[in-house]
Amino acid sequence: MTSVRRGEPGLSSEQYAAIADFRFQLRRFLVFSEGAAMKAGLPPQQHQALLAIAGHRGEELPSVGVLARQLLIAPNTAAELVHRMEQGGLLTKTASVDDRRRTELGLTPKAEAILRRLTVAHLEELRVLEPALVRALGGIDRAE
Amino acid sequence: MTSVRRGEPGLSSEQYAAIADFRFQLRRFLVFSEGAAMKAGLPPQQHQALLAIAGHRGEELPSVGVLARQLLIAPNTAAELVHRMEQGGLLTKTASVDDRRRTELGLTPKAEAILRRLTVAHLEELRVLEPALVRALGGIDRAE
DNA sequence: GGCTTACATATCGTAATACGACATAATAAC
DNA sequence: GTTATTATGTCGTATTACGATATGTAAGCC
Repeated sequence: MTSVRRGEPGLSSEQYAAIADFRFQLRRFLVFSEGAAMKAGLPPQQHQALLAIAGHRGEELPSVGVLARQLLIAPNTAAELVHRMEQGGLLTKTASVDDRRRTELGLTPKAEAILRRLTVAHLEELRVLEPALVRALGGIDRAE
Repeated sequence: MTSVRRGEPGLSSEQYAAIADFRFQLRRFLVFSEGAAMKAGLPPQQHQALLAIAGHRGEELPSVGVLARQLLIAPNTAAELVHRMEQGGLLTKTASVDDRRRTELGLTPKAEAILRRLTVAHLEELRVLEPALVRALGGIDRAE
């Protein structure tokens, strides 16, 4: 399947360290992000959903399925997520006129306000973490 | 509370899209990684633990606490994770001679073999995903 | 030395959520 | 028109991270 049949690839301890460091930097960012979302009163995945909807490129509003593909989750999981968010007053659901199977999603003013604050915080934090992230990513190649 | 009282920061739809794209690329990598771990018979977090232990820089073997700090999880969570991994024949636990509160962690040959395969697969996949990741990360600054 | 405080690990109950399996409604294909 | 496909929704289950708490070990201090 791959070329890893004979002759162990022989990964050095340095390579493991480089990859481990990359994952560590990734976790730093994700832990920050999850903490920021929680402090703003949102489960992390709801924050991601807001971002995906606000960042959606295209004319029409995104649907549940679009959200699922953007978040890389199963469609039924997205439906559940959307339901919780509607209950929380973050999303509006509207049946599409073109295709009445589809549900179009929109952000409420409340959601927009929360997302704006969270995004500002993320941009600040990324200014700090991005260099380490890029360095760690490059370190993987350098250790090869 | 924050400095977002007057003068809304005014985030553009382009900025949201850029950040959303970065998170999408991140998810692509994480979904790949989780899937690869599962296919190898490991819960994703156990893969991360193996990597953190193998990539640990330093003379002594890492302890449960070291692992917790590397994975950014609570110490008790790390203890549970380590317990499950020991049951699965992936880790050896040895009481430290210096400080008998500490438990030193080592990889079993089985774990080393799995980690090696997973790491090869990750290096391959990173070769594909890294450019998009770096581009998306840069896109955040460019959209500012 | 004893006594108190801090630390490392472990245990247990709880909560959150993603998924598989399934159901329903609407559209598309032929 | 009948069948297949698509979009969304519902329900039960399983996994795991955490808080609260417990135990053993070490360190500080008088």
